[in-house]
Amino acid sequence: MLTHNGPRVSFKVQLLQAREEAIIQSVSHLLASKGFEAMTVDEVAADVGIAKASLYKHFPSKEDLAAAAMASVMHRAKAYLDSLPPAASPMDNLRAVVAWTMGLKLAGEMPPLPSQNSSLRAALINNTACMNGLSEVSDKLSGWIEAAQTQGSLNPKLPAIAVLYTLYARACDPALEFLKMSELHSDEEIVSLVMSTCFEGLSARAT
Amino acid sequence: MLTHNGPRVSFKVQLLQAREEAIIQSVSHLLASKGFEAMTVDEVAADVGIAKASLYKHFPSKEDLAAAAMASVMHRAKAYLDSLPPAASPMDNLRAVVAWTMGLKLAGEMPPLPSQNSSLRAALINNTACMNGLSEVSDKLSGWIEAAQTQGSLNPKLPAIAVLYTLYARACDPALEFLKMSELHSDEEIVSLVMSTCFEGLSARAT
DNA sequence: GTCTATAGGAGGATAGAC
DNA sequence: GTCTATCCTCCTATAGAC
Repeated sequence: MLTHNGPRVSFKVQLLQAREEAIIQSVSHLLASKGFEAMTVDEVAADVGIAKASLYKHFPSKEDLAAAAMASVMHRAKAYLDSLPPAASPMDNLRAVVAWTMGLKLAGEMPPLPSQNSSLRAALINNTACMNGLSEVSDKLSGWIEAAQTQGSLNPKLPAIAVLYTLYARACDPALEFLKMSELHSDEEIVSLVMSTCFEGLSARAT
Repeated sequence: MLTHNGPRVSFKVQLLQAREEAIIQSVSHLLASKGFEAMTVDEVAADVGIAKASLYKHFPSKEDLAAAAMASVMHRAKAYLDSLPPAASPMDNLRAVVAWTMGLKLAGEMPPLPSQNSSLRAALINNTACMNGLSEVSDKLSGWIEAAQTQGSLNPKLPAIAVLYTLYARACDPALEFLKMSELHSDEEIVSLVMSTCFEGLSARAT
């Protein structure tokens, strides 16, 4: 596993970084489609096009492979948050990031969270890149949540932490998979539907 | 695996049925806490207190074990639906069943759905008890959904199938686990919070 | 760092006695 | 039907040559 050491990067190192990116991409897709336990290192190696032993030169274990994929998602999420216009309202930003994560999941690029206690959980918690990314994303989201609540666009009766967890949960909402499997709606329609149930709720609203 | 053949049941058969109930209960808890892939047949046998080979006399495979647990949940769900007062409004019934499934999940008795394509999916689909239970539950829920929409308590703009899937998704909502892990709220408060976000949504409502 | 080949072990399923 | 003991496949991880 390589780390970035300053601006000067040799051509050789760039090749290695590109390879690791390819590995992480394969891991992300396989994780999203099969889950951590069902994904095998042989599959990853075959998908990347290298030998399994070569994989273990880059990442010391299967758990580290998954952790790298999660860290990559966190990095992309942080970049997306930072790309949102500062002038936009907190509520618009929250809606934007939820829609973005749903699109990622529908595209098969969102690794599932380790809901159960497993060896993966420990690996994720011990991965500093993963945890730092999570902290940064959570901090930014929490700021928007509280701002949206004080300005009255987000239900102020809900604890901010509950709102944060609800937003995270939408990134791995099974409803997305159900609707995609039914093949009744396009990805855009699915995102729109789940956005509506998430923010407006199921109950009818007074017009 | 035993089937019920008429009203006359010998004492011996009752013992076997009780044992199978114990097996299913162990499987349900282990499934809920670890997931299908991470659960091992050795663990199930140890939890029930019998040898692994004995398990295979009751259920021919690990997939069948999980399918029996799912069928059991479906059966319990159907019984709960039938226990609801017929005079209650469709919307009240929908709220009640969602709260009931959340309580089940928080109690660690709700096996997770096989979101990814796996050997488990095929086993569940081939299990008639599981699929019949799912159909019955879905039919009853769909009826309430359409009734609630025509009477204006449920958002009529949402496709009924999307509402149905959303309700099912709440039974395995990761937000429940997140909130439980945070240990900031009691189980009742968690159910209340997620019920609110599910039906009322995150956005503030006009009072 | 990449490969082939293999060690090591976990776990699903079965044999055969009782 | 229950047990002990075992088979056998699959999978993570590593050894060692290039």
